Amino acid sequence: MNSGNIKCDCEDCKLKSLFFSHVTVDELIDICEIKEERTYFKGDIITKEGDSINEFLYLKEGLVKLSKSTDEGKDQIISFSKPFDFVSLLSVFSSDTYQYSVSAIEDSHVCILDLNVVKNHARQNALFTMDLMKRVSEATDKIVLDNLEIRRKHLKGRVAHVLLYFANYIYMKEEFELPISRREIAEYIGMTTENVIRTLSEFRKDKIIKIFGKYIQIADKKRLENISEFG
Amino acid sequence: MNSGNIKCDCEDCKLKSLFFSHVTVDELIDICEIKEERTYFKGDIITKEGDSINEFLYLKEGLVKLSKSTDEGKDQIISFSKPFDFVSLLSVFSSDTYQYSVSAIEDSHVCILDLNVVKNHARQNALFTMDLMKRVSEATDKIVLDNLEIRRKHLKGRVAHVLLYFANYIYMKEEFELPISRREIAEYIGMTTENVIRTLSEFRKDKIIKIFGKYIQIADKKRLENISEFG
DNA sequence: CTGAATTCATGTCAATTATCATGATTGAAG
DNA sequence: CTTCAATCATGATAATTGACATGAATTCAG
Repeated sequence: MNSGNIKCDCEDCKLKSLFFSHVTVDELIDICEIKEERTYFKGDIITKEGDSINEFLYLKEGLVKLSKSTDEGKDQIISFSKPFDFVSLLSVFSSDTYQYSVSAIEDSHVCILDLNVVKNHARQNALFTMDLMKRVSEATDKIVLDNLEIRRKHLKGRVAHVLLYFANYIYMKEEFELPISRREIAEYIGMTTENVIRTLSEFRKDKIIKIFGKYIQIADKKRLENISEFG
Repeated sequence: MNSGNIKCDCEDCKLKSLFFSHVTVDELIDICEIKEERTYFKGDIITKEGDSINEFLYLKEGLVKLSKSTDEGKDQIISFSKPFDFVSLLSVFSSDTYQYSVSAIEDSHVCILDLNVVKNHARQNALFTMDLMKRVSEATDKIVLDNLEIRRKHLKGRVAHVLLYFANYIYMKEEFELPISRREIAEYIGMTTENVIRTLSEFRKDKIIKIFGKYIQIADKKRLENISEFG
């Protein structure tokens, strides 16, 4: 095997700097040789809660949701993640099995590394491990803070919060195609589907947003922000 | 300075195995030489959100709450922690400032290390860093899972959940002195103080618990568990 | 010890949200 | 293209929770 021949496009990966800034070229080649890239389509399950963890994965492109099923079969959505703020699962280093499910809510490209190989490098390269910890820490901080924010709002404020979340944080646009159903919004903010639909309709009647199916256009952002903060 | 003379009782610390299982004796001495131990009394603030982080701390004894203030000055309680599941703050490695406040809800002993010294060791000792990451990961997993559980319950179920939490997880007893006020229970489960009080009264009237001020005695655990799960 | 402040407690009423019912629309599978 | 299922939508009603009021009990500083 001639190292000059190794095809390893990780070197060009946009995420390289984040995850591998403290990894040597040799290590990078070692890790990348065994990497696998998979494409998941909207709706596909990427990892399932309860399954055993033996891969380390990160999102190269797309959008995913983290969720958990209750005993009665209902889902609770924990958070949404896009590339750069999704670092495998929070529990890769603390549990043998996935605590949550991850599914694609937009077509997504996922890069998959063997967990043992990553762990071996983590054991030998403290700076890499610290990078990893920092990323995991940031991701969980975000989840906890977002949850607190949602928790202190009422129905309307929560729905406004979700719309602004997608507008400001995911799409950086005032108009976008909602990647999730009304039911999923409900599962995320902890309200019923009917009330989410009703609230969106109200916003439409009040000319705060325009709705064409899943396509949303924010018409009066100031008011939406106001509702998110005080409503 | 004679190393034989260094008084370092970290060697006997119950938490040593958790945080320093992969630390050499020399490193341990280095870290412990600059350690400081502080006692906080019930109600004392240990760290305050917004303050800059320059210490690494862990709880040797006692009970603390993590909380965050809203703009209107109301508090939201994120979680409670006892020794072994409180590893400094979740954000020590991801942020310069504390995202949450930590305060003692029982008299507590806290061990304080210089963050830079700990970080230095983390940079050089990958196994230590992995231990740390595992601990942080476990702590945040617990917070997220607990929050999901509370979120899917109604008032009564939430109050029952809190009572069972203290009985099963904190005190391992069916009777205990509640370390927090009714208002704090409300801040934790996201309901109003009045409704927490009312619910406790109801439980008392239904002979599920006995109440003497802050002293709680669980009289019918089966029913309380039932309410926690389905109510 | 004492007055002030906070916590605990309970009742009433209003606001918020869930549940149920029903139908239109959309999307996927054969 | 058609059929079935899921999603979206709206209304009516019930259940849940919050807000306000008021007073007792407890805690705490001086």
